[in-house]
Amino acid sequence: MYTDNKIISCEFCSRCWSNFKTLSAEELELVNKNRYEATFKPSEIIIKQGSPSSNAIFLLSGLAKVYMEGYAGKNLILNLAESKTLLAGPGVHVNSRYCYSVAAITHVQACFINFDVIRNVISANPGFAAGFIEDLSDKALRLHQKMLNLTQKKMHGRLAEALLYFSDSIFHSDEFEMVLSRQELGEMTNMAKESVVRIIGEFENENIIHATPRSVRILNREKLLVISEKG
Amino acid sequence: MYTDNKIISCEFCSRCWSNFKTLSAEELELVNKNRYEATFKPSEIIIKQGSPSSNAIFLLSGLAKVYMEGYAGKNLILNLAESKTLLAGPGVHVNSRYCYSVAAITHVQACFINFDVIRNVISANPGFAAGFIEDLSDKALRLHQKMLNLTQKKMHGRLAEALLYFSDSIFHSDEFEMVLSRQELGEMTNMAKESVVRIIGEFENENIIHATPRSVRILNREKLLVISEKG
DNA sequence: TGTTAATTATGACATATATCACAATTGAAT
DNA sequence: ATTCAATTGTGATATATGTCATAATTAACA
Repeated sequence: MYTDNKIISCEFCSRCWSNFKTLSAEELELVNKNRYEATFKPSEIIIKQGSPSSNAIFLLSGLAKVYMEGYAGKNLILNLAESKTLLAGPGVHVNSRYCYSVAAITHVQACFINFDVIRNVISANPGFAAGFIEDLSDKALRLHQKMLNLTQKKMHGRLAEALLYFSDSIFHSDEFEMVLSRQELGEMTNMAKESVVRIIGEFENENIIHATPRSVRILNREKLLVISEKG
Repeated sequence: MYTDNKIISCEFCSRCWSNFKTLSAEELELVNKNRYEATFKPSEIIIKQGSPSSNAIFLLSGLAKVYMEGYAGKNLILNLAESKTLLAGPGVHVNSRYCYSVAAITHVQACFINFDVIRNVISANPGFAAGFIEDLSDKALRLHQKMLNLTQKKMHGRLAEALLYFSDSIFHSDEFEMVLSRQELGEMTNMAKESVVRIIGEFENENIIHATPRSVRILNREKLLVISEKG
């Protein structure tokens, strides 16, 4: 069960991007006049890689997966996105194309704001610009880290890290719903789905986790952390 | 033989970051008053990953390698940097730490500008801020691309791509000096140095390139492109 | 110019990981 | 409940790639 709770005005909205707090009442009103809400059902595509990026998209509720479509139809899931997230991608400021795709995992509510408006506000409000730079930088920093992880760790480490990512960054609990299929877990950790299945099995045998197809409980966080760090 | 040609003033300097063109005379003077030049010999470290990032660093001349220090002493070379490049890394705006290291390959001349000054100018000049965002975005976009390359291509494709990177982006010629060792080429393409040697040998046998330890000539660009794209 | 250290090169082998084929299970839709 | 499609799970095998040992070059330098 979900309720969409259509937003009345940006002024009273607590589910958008935290950087909007830097805006004046007039700037916020400008944004508010130029925004459009949309909802997406699970598996629906919110952003399509390669398409023209005219809008900044903010997740208001729900979960989505951010992924790159690579060679020979192979995807690479970069991260999950939840509410208060700006989705746009660096391509916006370079070639006006989205450089990744985003698909809804749960029911998703999103707010579309034309990028001309965002650019206006960036020019007019240095605090907002700084926040924007910080957001870009934060994402780039995580990407640098992910790069190291994917290239230097082996499968066990990469999978352990993914499980800790769900636990720590998304669900904030040692027990959580596994919203990705084994196939998708593979796309996130750059391994074949069969390898995902096998290693999850090993983790279970060693009493590190308890897993069903749609849920995970972390039983031995210390061990999982060591595996994640030792590679 | 090189000459350092110490810069007299930013106002007349053509070797710095193109985004400085957006600055007014006064802003440029502020920058000029707060800058420090330094030179580095080959293999000297210009930026050390993890150290506090108080300065933006601009390459005025020479070549440097940008790399992350990963697990178990294994490096990952992200790219080469030449003149007109801003070196700082996204960490600057997040945790005030450099997230990568930079080491001189040739003799390097660099300009250090305190980040407080840069931040001042970002706040005061929307055009500069926009240019800054564009620079950050451009780098993030390349990183996204590199991520796909490293995770989805196999060795031949990754090495072919690296050779094309040198030819197209750095030396603008089919024949160029190989400034990296086989070991470093491996750090750039995420493969063992022995594999680099072997595959360079294969490329030579197929008359795709002619290579010596310190030089490369591309003989069959079409074939190299196909290998790079087909993975 | 000879001597050492570093790099490049080569072959044998080990191992991580993907692929393929197929069985078991689950979930959705009649 | 029954059927179908999708996902999960398992074993056998193939392949890409790393590791180790060691030789051949090349570069550094006293």
